[in-house]
Amino acid sequence: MSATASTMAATCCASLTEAPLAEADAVALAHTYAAVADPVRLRLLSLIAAAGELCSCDLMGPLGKSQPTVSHHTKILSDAGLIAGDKRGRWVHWRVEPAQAAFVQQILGT
Amino acid sequence: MSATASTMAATCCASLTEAPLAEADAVALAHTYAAVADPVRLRLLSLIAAAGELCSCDLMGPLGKSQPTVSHHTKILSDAGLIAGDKRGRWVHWRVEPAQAAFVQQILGT
DNA sequence: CTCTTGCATCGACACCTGTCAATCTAATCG
DNA sequence: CGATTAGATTGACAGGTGTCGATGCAAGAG
Repeated sequence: MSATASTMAATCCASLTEAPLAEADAVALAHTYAAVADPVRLRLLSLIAAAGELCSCDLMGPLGKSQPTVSHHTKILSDAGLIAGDKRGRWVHWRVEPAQAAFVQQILGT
Repeated sequence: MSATASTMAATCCASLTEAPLAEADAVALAHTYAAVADPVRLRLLSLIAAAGELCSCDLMGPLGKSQPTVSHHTKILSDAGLIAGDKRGRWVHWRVEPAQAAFVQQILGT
């Protein structure tokens, strides 16, 4: 998984030419925040966090988005390591990635 | 706009049709996170937070970006309320918005 | 005053992103 | 088996975003 808020830059003595936040870490952090920089994904996260577990079919309605669009967003959140889906039978059950639960709650302002 | 207070008031118990996070709030949150979803802006924030106060001219070098680009990013962070610049003489001195200091530290993972 | 300088704005460009219709895949049901 | 269904993938399109060069503008420097 990529560097999230928990993985910090441990740069000791950076001159003014270098930011305390290294370029690579900045890219990783930006990638994580980009994942939650979308209203649909925030509400999607909120729905999953509140319900504990939801399948994609239960997301289309509340979000008011088409199936491909929901799939697109779940993939982005999944790639960011914020949610994880396990396929049971015909449905994919999405849940908040336990390791990122605190981060997600923080993000949602809870 | 979209369905907000009017449609929400109709139903008593927000079923799955409504997210715990309202549409308007989601948009606002997303806008804030979008402001920090860029490597350049994260390092810019990092530089200002570390130095306490910096002028735009001191940012171009470390960031490796042109003057218009730096101005572009400072404006976005400023609009998001994360930094504030006061013009003293010929320079604009940027500092982290005091009210958002904790949030910024959180964002930078400090 | 004129010249210089720090910064904002504009215009243009390439790239990324959110969205949906159509299609494909895999798993269940009859 | 074929029919159905949940979900992923593809293709296409509109709109957003990061970047820089050129220009504008206000405020010190001379």
